[in-house]
This record gives sequence, C-alpha cells and structure tokens, in this order.
Amino acid sequence: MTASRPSTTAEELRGAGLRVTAARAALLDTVRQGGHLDVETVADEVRRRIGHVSLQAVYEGLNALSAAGLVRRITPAGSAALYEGRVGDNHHHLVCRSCGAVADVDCAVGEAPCLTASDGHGFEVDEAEVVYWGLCPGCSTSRSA
Amino acid sequence: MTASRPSTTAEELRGAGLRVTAARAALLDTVRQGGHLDVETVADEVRRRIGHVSLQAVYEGLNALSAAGLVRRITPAGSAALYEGRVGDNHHHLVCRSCGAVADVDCAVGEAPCLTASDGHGFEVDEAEVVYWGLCPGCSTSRSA
DNA sequence: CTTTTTGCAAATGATTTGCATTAAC
DNA sequence: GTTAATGCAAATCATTTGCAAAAAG
Repeated sequence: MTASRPSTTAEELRGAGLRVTAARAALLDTVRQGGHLDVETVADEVRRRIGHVSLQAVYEGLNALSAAGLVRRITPAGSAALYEGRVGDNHHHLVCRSCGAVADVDCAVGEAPCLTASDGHGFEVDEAEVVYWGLCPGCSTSRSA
Repeated sequence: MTASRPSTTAEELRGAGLRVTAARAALLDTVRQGGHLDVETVADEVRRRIGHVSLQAVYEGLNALSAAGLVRRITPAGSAALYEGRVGDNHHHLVCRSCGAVADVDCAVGEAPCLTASDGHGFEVDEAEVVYWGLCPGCSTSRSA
C-alpha cells in the first residue's frame, strides 16, 4: 500500500520521518480535529479512539509531532501546554485571563507583519508568537453586568 | 519607626496599595535594575541586599508587584517565569531557542500595532504579548560555523 | 535484526498552600 | 489591635527520565 499521494495520516507521519504507530496517528488526528487541547484532553481522546495509551507516549508523540511541524504547541499561561493542528499560517491567539479560553486570530497587520522585530539585536528570528490577553465575551459580560 | 524621607521605592509600594516591607522594596529595586530575571536570581540578589528572605516571600512579593503593575512577568518558554522592570511601554521579547537568552525589542510597526487583533472574537483585549523565537547571535554563529 | 516507541514508575522543577510568627499600619 | 507579610515544610502540577518489553521498518 505504497500510495504516491500523502492523503492519509499514516503517510504524513512517514513523510515527516516518523514511524507510523497507532498512537501517533490518533494523536495527529485528534489534535487536528480539536481546537486547542491540553495533554490530558488529547490523551483522553486518543484513548477513546484506540484504547489504552500511556500519558508518556502522548507527551513523546506530541513532542515528535511538533518537532516535525505537524502540530503546534503553545504555552500561553506558562502552566499547561496546548496543542493545535493549524500550523504554518502565522496565526495568533486570544487568551482569556479569567477562564483561560483560547481563540485563533489572524495577524492584525496583513500577511506576516509581526514576523520581523524592529531591532533584532542580531537574533535570527524564525517565528513570532503573539498572545492577546483579555477577557472573553462570557467573562467580560459577567464582569461588567 | 516612621520613615520621614520618601524613598521612591517605598512610596511607589504604598501608592500601589502594598505594605512597605524590606523584602518588597528590595524585590522591586532588584527587578528594576536587572534585565530579565528568574525567581531564583531575584531571590539571590534580594538576599545580597537585605539578608535572608524566604523563597516563598519572593514568590509572594513578585506576585503582588506584578498584580500591582509595578513589574512585568513573562513566561516565554513555559518553564520558569521571568520578571522585568519595564512596564507599560508595550515592548516585546526576542527569545533564543537554544540558550534561552531574552532581549527587549520595541514593536515592529510603530506605536502599539499588535495591540489590536484583526478579529477580536468579542474579546476585550488589554495587552498583546509578542515573542520572537530564534537564535541569538552567539548560538546562531556556533550553529552555522 | 536494529532502532524507535511504549509503558510503568519514580524523579525533577517550578510554583502554591497551610499555618504559626512577626511586622506594618 | 488588626491585618497583611514572612518563614518553614509539605503538597501539587506539568513534564521528563530511566529502563525493559513490544512494535515498526
């Protein structure tokens, strides 16, 4: 079954140089279908799909997937990491200070505006991560009402 | 005893609604003089100034100071938090993926460009945090050389 | 067959919490 | 005198690590 087009999850994994295991495939599918999932949530969903998978395998797999650029890892609050399936489109995040909700946003200034720092201090920048802190609609309402 | 001369630091603490203690004052002075300091480093420096201070007092004090807006807490890597004295000037950070070095940068697009998301999704945004990921001069050189 | 991945448990590191003591107001 | 801050130790949470067994290529 050596398909020539990378349409399946398995093929993508292989194309990224990763071994194809049930855990990895379920991990990738799960992250791609959800929005912003923490490790525990991913683990639950993966287990719902393929049965038992250790938490360590989930951590390992998510590391491998994000290193390969198949998923993106974000750490808005500094506490628990979140994973999302949208990669390579330079989108950013709105994070609620109150409930922790995360929403996607495209960059404010067109194509890839924030990708370049005004003064790079000699750094070789390859990615810009923007987090908009505030209150989500729900928390904003209950706070002012 | 009641201090008769108005030390700037003490007054700022009072003005922010915080009690003036040796620990808090040393904390604020320390964070303002350093660049980007982690909790342990702050604790060391504070002890060098006023003698023994518990690590918990440092955590507590830094929380109070950042809640009051006197210092800023940043968590670039998701691991250890860093504190800096520059607040309210909408500056951002360059972070080295290799050695973790952090440098300040002013926003790329003028005054406060990244402060507004293209689509706020109803969020009430009050701050935008930008992290430019890359390699610092040193790590960049040793990697390509 | 060789290398990577999984599983299990214990370890690590950052940060928080409970409670008595002390200092600030 | 009240209230908030400090010190100390233990607890908590996310994540990592070591090593043997199982699976992928």
